[in-house]
Amino acid sequence: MDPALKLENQLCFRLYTASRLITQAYHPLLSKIGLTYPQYLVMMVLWENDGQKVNDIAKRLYLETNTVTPLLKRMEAEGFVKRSRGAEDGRQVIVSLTPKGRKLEQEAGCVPYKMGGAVACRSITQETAPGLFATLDDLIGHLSKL
Amino acid sequence: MDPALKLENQLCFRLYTASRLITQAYHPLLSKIGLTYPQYLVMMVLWENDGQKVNDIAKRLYLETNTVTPLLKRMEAEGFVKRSRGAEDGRQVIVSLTPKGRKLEQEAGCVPYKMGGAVACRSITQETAPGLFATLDDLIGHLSKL
DNA sequence: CATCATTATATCGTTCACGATGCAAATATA
DNA sequence: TATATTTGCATCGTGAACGATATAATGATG
Repeated sequence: MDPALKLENQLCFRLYTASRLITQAYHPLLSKIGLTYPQYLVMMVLWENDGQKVNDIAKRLYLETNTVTPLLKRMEAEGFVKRSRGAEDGRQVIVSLTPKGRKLEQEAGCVPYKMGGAVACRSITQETAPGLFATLDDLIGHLSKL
Repeated sequence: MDPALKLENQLCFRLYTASRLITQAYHPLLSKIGLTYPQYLVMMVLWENDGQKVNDIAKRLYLETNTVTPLLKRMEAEGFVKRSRGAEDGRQVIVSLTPKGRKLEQEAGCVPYKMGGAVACRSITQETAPGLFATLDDLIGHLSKL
């Protein structure tokens, strides 16, 4: 058979699988603090810079607003964020952290460290990680312009 | 703020984003032949080896059967595969290609080549791809044993 | 042989992703 | 200023993922 159609020659399958498995590894840590992985990403965006528009968050995460909107509604229902209409531009929705959402940053602080241990393997070390990051950033930059 | 909680220091976010964007790049090619990306993965498993159990397919793709079962039912409804109870073991379900499913392999042959061009970038070339594959395989092997 | 545990798959509920579409606010144009 | 276009977000429908649970067939144990 055509070797190009073999699973072992697929970059996409590797990325898809690695992404799913690493997200699964996050699950027990994140469920302790009441977040899903995509919600954790939104929180990181807001911890870095509170009070952003839906579109800003979506762009930062390379997602569409139709994915982010329901995500934010669930997070608002959980009391992590507040959504309010923009003052100057009535179309915009500004998302800001609640005190509960701000406080969660401390509880989340241990997550990257615990995950660092889980991810560390022969191929991914302090030395090799930057190169891998650069490769993935290059790929993401390339794909996001297609 | 804690730099470990910054998006730019996250391996998982890069894998998640790269996986989504590359899957999106597959979309126009796959929709032409009537497949979604996960369905394309199942087809690759079956083209390589027809007549496998649900569990074999799930294991090969690092998925759970509760993901694969509905996937296969949709693929059966589309006429790509046939599901039949195992002869010796009545619990097993054997998945085999229909003529339509087998014929699809030829139509899918162009997909990897077209995608190769879309993925090629400074960081991912004929020389660097094997190293990246090995790193991801190592990570996947590591994570799948957690 | 009866009962219990295991295995293989399926069902259910929730949360993403995302294409397509809708809608209202803002802006551009006539 | 009326109309058309664009922009920002939301809604809808479908297809994954996946934890939890169910069901039926097989295998093991008493």
